[in-house]
Amino acid sequence: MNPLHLSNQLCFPFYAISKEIIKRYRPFLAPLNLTYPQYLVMLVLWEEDLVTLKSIGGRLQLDSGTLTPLVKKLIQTGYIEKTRNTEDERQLVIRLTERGRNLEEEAKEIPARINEVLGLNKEEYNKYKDMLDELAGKLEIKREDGYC
Amino acid sequence: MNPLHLSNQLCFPFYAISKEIIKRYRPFLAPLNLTYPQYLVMLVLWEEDLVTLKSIGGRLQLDSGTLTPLVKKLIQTGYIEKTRNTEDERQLVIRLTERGRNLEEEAKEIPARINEVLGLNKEEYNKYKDMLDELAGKLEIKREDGYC
DNA sequence: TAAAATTAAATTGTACACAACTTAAATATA
DNA sequence: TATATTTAAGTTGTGTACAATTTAATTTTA
Repeated sequence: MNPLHLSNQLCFPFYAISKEIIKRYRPFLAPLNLTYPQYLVMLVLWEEDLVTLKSIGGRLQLDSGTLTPLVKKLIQTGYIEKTRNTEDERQLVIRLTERGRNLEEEAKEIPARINEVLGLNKEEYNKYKDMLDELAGKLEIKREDGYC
Repeated sequence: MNPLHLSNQLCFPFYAISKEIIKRYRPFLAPLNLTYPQYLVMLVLWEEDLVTLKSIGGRLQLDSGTLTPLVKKLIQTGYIEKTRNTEDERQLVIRLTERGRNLEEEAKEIPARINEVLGLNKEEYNKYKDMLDELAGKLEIKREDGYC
């Protein structure tokens, strides 16, 4: 067994599957003018409006170098607004616009569509999901609110 | 159960875990002047020297838009060379340089080091690996030579 | 409380990813 | 065999990722 053989790598399938799934999101996200990372930010905001950039970064594992331009794009698209926390002017507070809030209704069907495209039944979905959550736990992926 | 909740997404853990593992490769790859995608190209070449760009792309799921600049970088670093296939001038043939071949010896220890950093025992490693290969199969991730 | 340390965003620079398109070579077909 | 089609790389443009640094606000501490 050659450890340097591509087929013996653990990371490569993560890398390949991640890219593949993101590609399959595109047909559903493009009509909403969203990329996959932008969609993730919107998921966070639909769960909890009025969050700091830092908090979004904590949940999605993205730093300000990635989020600053991404947030700028979402503001241009018209889905979010930014203000500063008056208590602590260092903090950027992100909130949904009316359009951003309304978008949730349109996005509601995406998870079901993606499951169709992936062709996994509920059992398979749960099996993979549980294993991923377990591994994320083992890797101690830092998260703010128990998300992984 | 809210399907739009971040914790109910199947793709997000793939995306997060993939990024996390790649980050953990960095301390081992940086001394070799390699990024993770560059390392993947070297893995392909250590398995089989003299391969076309197309073939590398098939195995790694990367297109010419990604590989052309990446190959340029590896040439600058001195690990590979490119020539054209005289039978078919469209095809770029990539080969290792002496330095690129010698690098394999240095890289041999990386998989073991990564396993240490990930903190997974052989059982866990195999469990995750099998499941990933299974899912890659279900998603019909196109590969050229049975790699996934 | 003034200086030092910490923190949150923003900025800079490098390196992917990939869609869409272009170019040139090879193959297929009318 | 000339034209059409296909194919492999390369190019262009947009959008992440992230390390490293900078800036400004807040907190700690001497």
